[in-house]
Amino acid sequence: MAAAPSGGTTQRIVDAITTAIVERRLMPGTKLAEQQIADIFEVSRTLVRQALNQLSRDHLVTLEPARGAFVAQPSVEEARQVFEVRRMLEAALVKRLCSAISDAQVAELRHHLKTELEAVQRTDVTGRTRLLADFHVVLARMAGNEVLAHMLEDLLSRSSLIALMYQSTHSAEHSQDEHVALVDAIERRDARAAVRLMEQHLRHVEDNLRLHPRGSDLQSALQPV
Amino acid sequence: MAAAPSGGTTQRIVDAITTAIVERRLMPGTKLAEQQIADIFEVSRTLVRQALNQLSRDHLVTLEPARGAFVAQPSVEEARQVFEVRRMLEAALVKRLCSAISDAQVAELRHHLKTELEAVQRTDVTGRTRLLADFHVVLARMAGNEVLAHMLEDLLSRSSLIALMYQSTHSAEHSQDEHVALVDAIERRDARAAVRLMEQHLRHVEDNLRLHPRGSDLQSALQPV
DNA sequence: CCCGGGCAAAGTGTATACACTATCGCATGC
DNA sequence: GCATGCGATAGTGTATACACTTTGCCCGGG
Repeated sequence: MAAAPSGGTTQRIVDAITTAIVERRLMPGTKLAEQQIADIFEVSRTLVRQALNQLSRDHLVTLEPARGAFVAQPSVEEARQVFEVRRMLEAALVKRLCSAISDAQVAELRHHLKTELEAVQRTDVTGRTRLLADFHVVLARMAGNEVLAHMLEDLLSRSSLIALMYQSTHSAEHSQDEHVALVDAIERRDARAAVRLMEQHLRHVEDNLRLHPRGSDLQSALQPV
Repeated sequence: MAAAPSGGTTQRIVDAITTAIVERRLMPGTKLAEQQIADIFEVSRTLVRQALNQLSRDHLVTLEPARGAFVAQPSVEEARQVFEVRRMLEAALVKRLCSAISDAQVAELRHHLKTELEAVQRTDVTGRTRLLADFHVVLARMAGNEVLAHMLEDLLSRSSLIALMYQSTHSAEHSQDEHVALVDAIERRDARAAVRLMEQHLRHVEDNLRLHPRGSDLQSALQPV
């Protein structure tokens, strides 16, 4: 085999591992042995290493020198920083959208909201999680700015990992409601309200993460009853 | 040679090529042949390929399948998008700084401005270019947000490449003046003014790029006087 | 019984070999 | 003379080989 679908094969591995992580099929801390992955995809370690390097740039895996690759375990501090940057970027994003969005795009957002709602009502856990995140990607793409969209995609995949690490208590319904309110404001081209709603939404999501190490779990956890 | 300074060696190559591009020792479009680079650094193509992959993720080089790596040539559209995201992020950044910066940090900014000024007066072209860009990195680091800092570093290296491609007519003195005014506003904790100044500054920088393809250069360029 | 050193297996880090693709020169035919 | 196709060469894409580091296990000493 040679230089046929080079980037294609590597990308295939990256995508597979990415979705596996986001869909919680690979838990944080899991070791990703190169040969093992190579066997699964029936390629050489070379391509697996390329994929793992890309994933480490996406902050989905961490590479420990001479020890291997592991599914990332974002720290509390990193989680806070990711959400802070999201608030910065997405607030500016919706502000921009309010002054540039077309009616057709609003309709597209409405359509997305409808799909979200169906997934929530169907209690399709994995689907609704993806759709709720996709909402933010859709917003980014509407700004017609690829650079922005790529950055938000990175932040969103990291957010997914963070959400599953610090088991979010945020109800999907609540998020969905906030998405609806946000689109309402955007449709009115009410930038002020839209920015406020987006900031609130992201703060709600963050606040519902278990980022505060509640009193020494260790002490109570190790005590035999 | 084996698994001694693995990441170290690759990073060394990345850094060397990065600075070479930013300091205009490698012009956009230049081909980066793997074996050639491998010979220079006395390593195998393996490490060079890793480095080139990283650089492509930084958008400093583009990889064309089965054709090789080239120093990136950001399009006009990409340039606009990079600056738009910078305005979003850096406006939010200075706003945040105004409500969180310490006097010691302001002093650090003042010190940086002084260094900038000296480089400008000394007409140290390569040094002043780097320092004027570093100013933005220093701001980012002060927010105490590594995620934000990394993103801005990426945007700034891309901006450097853009600036040298679309030969900026922006005078260094003007940029330096704007940096001073911005720090003045930050010192006063005047968020409103700081945000306005940062947005103006970035727009000035962008406006002074030759992003508008002035009437068919081709026609006039090929006509033999 | 627990701790410390050393050996062996597993796995990563780098180099090299090989397969295939793109490109350029050249000859051939029109 | 110019276009077209073929062959050689340079260079990328992937696989494999080998060196070294880490780690778990076992054994001997305390």
